[in-house]
Amino acid sequence: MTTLGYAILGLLAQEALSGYDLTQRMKGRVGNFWSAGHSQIYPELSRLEAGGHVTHSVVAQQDRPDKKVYEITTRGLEALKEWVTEPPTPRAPRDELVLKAYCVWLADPEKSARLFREEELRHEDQLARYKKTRKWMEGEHGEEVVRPDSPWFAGYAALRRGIIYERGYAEWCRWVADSIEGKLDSPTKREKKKGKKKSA
Amino acid sequence: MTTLGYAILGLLAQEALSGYDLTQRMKGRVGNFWSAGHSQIYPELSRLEAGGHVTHSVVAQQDRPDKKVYEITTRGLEALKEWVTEPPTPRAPRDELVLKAYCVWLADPEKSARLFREEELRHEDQLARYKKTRKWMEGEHGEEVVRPDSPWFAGYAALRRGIIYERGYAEWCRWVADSIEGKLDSPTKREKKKGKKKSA
DNA sequence: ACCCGCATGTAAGTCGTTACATGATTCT
DNA sequence: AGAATCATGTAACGACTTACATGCGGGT
Repeated sequence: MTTLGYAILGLLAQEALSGYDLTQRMKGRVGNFWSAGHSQIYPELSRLEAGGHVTHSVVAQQDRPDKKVYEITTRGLEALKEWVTEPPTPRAPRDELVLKAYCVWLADPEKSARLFREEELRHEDQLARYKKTRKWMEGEHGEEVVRPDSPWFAGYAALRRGIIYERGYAEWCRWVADSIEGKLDSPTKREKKKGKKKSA
Repeated sequence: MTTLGYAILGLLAQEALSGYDLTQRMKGRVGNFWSAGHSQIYPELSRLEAGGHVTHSVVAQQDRPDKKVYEITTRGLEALKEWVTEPPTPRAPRDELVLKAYCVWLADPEKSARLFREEELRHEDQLARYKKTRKWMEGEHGEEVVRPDSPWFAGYAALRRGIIYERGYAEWCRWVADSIEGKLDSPTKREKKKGKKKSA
């Protein structure tokens, strides 16, 4: 089984969905840490069905095309439960911007400062969106959000990862941009002053 | 040109290296945000040479097999400089552990708490290693580290991203594990108490 | 008439991992 | 003699992206 397969099972464990629905989910909430296009999802659903992890039933609609609604099977649920607590194989995260940072000494300071400034904004925007969702979750589902056996807790936990990630990313971009623009104290200077610090 | 191509050019911009050397670099410092095996590197070097971005010369060694040492060309350096300040195409980060967190409501609390506890340690270990490197860099290359046109600054910047990333990751793992073990206040409780807070 | 959203698929191509394959030299 | 490090490649496979392909129904 592939990770994508478990991602799909994880969604179907909460509710029955069509391939199209799954594609939408992969662009939204879940897509923030695992995304996939429909061209990957449809074949994967076939494989999952062949393995007995899901079943589908055709649902007719009057004002829209028919759809295949997929449900998770007992076997699928068992496989998913086992997978959840197994340690993931550690994979080095790939980040193109960090790679660019690694080469930034070659570049024009103005252009590179602008780049990191823009990225800072992008991640602060995403952070703001996440925070809004968190507020909403805490308001609408305050009780479920703290119960580890609730799907709301799980979604809340994933959301918190997003918040921490984006906060850290924005902070780093800001530091890089500030450094290029010469707005920060050097570590050696800091040691001598021991005053209030601007950087993390 | 692929991102891997630029990663290689980025390394060659600092010093001439063989395919083998590049492979070692991709496991070490650079490998923390962009990794590749030798089976990817050798063909990519051929492509870079075909495109006129690098050249190689065979260097004979007495106590070891001969090697091909690659140098970046003017053309390669220009391409690299252009690439550095171009905004990267935003790609959703893929994280299997977050996906597992999203399904954690199905799992046995003891097992899942253990999983997140272990991951917390892994990331704290990595964080400690990064911090040690940072200390060393600040001590040995304190002057270069603050100059945006120095390769040391670039390496230092990449390192700082690693530190922020691992710190955030460990913090999140700790929060998830604590939550599963019921060690934390809920957001609703927090609102009523307004006392000292345990969570971020 | 045309575009958009719903709905489902296939095909081609790229990127990356794992495995296969070879050969020199040094250390134990 | 065998293992480890240095050194360079190819082949097979799997995962992911982008493009191709089709069809209905509703809105402008």
